[in-house]
Amino acid sequence: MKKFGAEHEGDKTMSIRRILVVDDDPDMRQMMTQFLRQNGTIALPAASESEVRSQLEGGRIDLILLDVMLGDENGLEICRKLRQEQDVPIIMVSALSADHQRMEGYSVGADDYIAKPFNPELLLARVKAVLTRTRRSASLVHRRNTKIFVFSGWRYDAKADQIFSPTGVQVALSRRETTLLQVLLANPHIPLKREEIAVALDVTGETSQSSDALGRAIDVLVGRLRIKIEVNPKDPQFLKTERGVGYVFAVDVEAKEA
Amino acid sequence: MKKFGAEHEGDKTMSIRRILVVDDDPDMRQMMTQFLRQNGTIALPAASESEVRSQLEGGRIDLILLDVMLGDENGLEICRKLRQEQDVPIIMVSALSADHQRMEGYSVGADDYIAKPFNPELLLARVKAVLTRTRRSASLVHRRNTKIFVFSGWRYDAKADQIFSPTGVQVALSRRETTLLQVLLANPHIPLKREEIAVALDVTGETSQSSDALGRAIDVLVGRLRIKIEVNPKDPQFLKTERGVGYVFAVDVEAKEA
DNA sequence: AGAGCTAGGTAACAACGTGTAACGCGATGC
DNA sequence: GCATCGCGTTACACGTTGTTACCTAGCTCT
Repeated sequence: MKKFGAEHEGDKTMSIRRILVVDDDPDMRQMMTQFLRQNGTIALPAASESEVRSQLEGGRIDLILLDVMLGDENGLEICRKLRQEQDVPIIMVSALSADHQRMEGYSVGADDYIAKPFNPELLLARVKAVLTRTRRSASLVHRRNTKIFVFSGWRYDAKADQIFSPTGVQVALSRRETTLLQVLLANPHIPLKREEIAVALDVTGETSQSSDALGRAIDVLVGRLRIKIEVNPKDPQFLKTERGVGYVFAVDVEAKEA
Repeated sequence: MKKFGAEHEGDKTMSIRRILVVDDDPDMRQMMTQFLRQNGTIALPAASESEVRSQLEGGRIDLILLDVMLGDENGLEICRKLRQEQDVPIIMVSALSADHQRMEGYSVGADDYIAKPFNPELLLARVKAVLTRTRRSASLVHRRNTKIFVFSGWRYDAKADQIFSPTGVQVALSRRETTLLQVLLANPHIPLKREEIAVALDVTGETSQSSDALGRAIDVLVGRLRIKIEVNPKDPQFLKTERGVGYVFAVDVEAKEA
């Protein structure tokens, strides 16, 4: 009788967003992703159209920050193509004010655009505005086309919600474990803070309201998942610890269709 | 270690599909709704545009099966209007092949159409196809619409997932109980068979594969929900038993916006 | 290098949630 | 009226999940 609802997909889950930062300048990417992550979102870097596409295949993306200048690729064109194929929210980023006119005239279909260099707060405001406006899939749980994830011999069928080991043995995961795995699979190589994971799983660490908050629930959960999917839980190969940060899924994940 | 996934709310809730069957012929409605329910969906009957609208107001609708001939109303026209207002997937049903041409020529915006009389399996295939194709817009509709259900003094906030008794006391429901309540609230006055409920909740009654199948899980669950929401569980006012059939939520449910 | 501190691993525990089995009762049918 | 069936209900067994406590690995500072 402790569970008082309000923990499926309240406004909390809303706040965890997966943003694809597309820029060919490494420094710029770094700066933007870091800033976005500090503000409670999951930011994924991409440098080219092909990277964008593989990210879109691989996991849920809530918003794309797309630079107009992408080396020899054309951001505007990419934007238009993406928009025709699926309706991911897109914010264009450009250094030239001339681009703005082109964007408005051209029907590239961006949700917003912002001039570089920009005030970080402004960026955040725009991002929030677009995300709020286009509040689509809120739950971090894939709602994408992706049906099957493959990593290092393992196979996770998101649709049937079944996971098989490299030897073909089905492994039983609890609900929490499954959700955790989904979060990890959606963010390979990206260190996730405990808090991020907690938000995604909608765990609030019970009495956690003030300072330190957030008990060891995540740690325990990670441990339990490790026991099930790691050959040697003591020396994890996939679900690695990022000391002082959180956890990373340190393996390439291939996302297939059904 | 018995639970082999494939039963998590995330995807399961997704799989509860609410289909609005619009036809002015009672027999036809009956036949279609019954068939759809037997196949794991929640089918709601409607005979006129006004009924369609009240259903759309009242709850999440994933798909509309709309007959072209609706007495003195024009199904095509209704389809076009609905499409302009919101993007609910619509499958048109017509008895006249001439209608097909009109549909194609006319931009009514239906997702598909099917000729009457039709093979039930074909109907199901079309329904599934459209639902799969428009998965995202379905969830969008869900979010946009109904947020709060009110019945007989009770108040259920679907978004926050909280339920309050007439005296304003919050009642804690377990996940299953919550899902059951959602199913019931979405189908007021409609007797639901155990099997339907089981499908919606994704309970398969464990070893239930052969003959009788489906244990008493639903009964027990109903009992537990009654204890929490009925004043006198022995003499239920909302969650009534339909002997030999299943259960009904025998109270008017008002669906409000947030 | 060693003391001390901190973060993370993990075992044990407790509180639930939830399906199953069993018993009993009231309704239905002959 | 008796047998049967459907349903309500309780007791129980098990899995899940958060919490606590204790321990160890790693880092820091001197």
